[in-house]
Amino acid sequence: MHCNHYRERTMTEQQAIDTLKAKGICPTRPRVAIYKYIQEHFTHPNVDEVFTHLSPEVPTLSKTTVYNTLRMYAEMGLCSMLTINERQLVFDGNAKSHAHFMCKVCGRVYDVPTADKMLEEMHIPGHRAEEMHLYYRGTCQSCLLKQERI
Amino acid sequence: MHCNHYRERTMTEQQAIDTLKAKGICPTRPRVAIYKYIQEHFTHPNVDEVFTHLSPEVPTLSKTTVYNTLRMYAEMGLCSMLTINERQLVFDGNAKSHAHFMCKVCGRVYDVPTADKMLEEMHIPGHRAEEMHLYYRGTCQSCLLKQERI
DNA sequence: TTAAAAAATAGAATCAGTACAAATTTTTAT
DNA sequence: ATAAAAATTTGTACTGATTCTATTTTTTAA
Repeated sequence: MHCNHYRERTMTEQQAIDTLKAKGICPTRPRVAIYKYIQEHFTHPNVDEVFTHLSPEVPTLSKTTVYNTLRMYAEMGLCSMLTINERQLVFDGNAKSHAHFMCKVCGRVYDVPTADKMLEEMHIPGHRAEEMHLYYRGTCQSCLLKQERI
Repeated sequence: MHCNHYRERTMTEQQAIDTLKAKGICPTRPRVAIYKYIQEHFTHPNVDEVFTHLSPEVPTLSKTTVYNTLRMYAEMGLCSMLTINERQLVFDGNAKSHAHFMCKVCGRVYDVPTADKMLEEMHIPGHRAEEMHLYYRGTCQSCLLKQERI
């Protein structure tokens, strides 16, 4: 599985607990595991991926908890919830607004560095915007290369 | 139902037929009706809305046809398919890339005028981007006013 | 330690979207 | 025109992501 390596990082159990506490979230076992997972894996996982990877470690985990927890994190600014994939929600441990690219061939979602300032400066006359998402779709470098080889 | 009035316009049957023909699409009854509908209604309808509104006029219409036709139009650049609403796809007769705002309270989707140039200039190093979507979510002017009154 | 509150769980229900085969319509060739 | 072929449409069945609900478990506070 491809990752955006430059953004990978490890996070200790304690760091996860501290962050949750700082936000007033009770750091239960499922919550800590889920938070740690999305901070360590920048593959833009969907609920199923998070659930499957954490099941061995948290055997009683349920998919509903993953849904509820990730949605809560997104609402509280601990992660972002993307609708770039028309079939399912995917999540990004980086809550800061940045652009994403989805490959229509392989389905992978990539982070795209953007000039945040440029985006933040846009505003919507009349309405109160609370979040912003910039999505690109197309064919990723890896799939482009595969096509050339054929 | 609120509309983006400034963008409303009527389209004759013949205009719809001509546009479809120009794209090499056989202008069947359902296709013409669907195309005409999305060109005349800038409410960012979902499949169900299109189906419901056209059913009286095209009694044999099926929802599958609406799905297939709108997806085809989106792929051929005759409309755009938005994933701004996490629950369902919505469509915009305006295929030109522009920003959208969704109100989390009432669910309405608004067009947002943007400097297209600014958006077009962004590019993704390595990948080949084919489409771009800029989404905002928050509370719309109309819902903000309602909240103030309470 | 016990009652109340909060969180998590399991499984059922929902619902948007798709697959598919049959039926219909349209086109083509004679 | 007419029959055959191709394209389109339709309805049903299905899939799979997400949500709902009732129950159980865990945590908290007295």
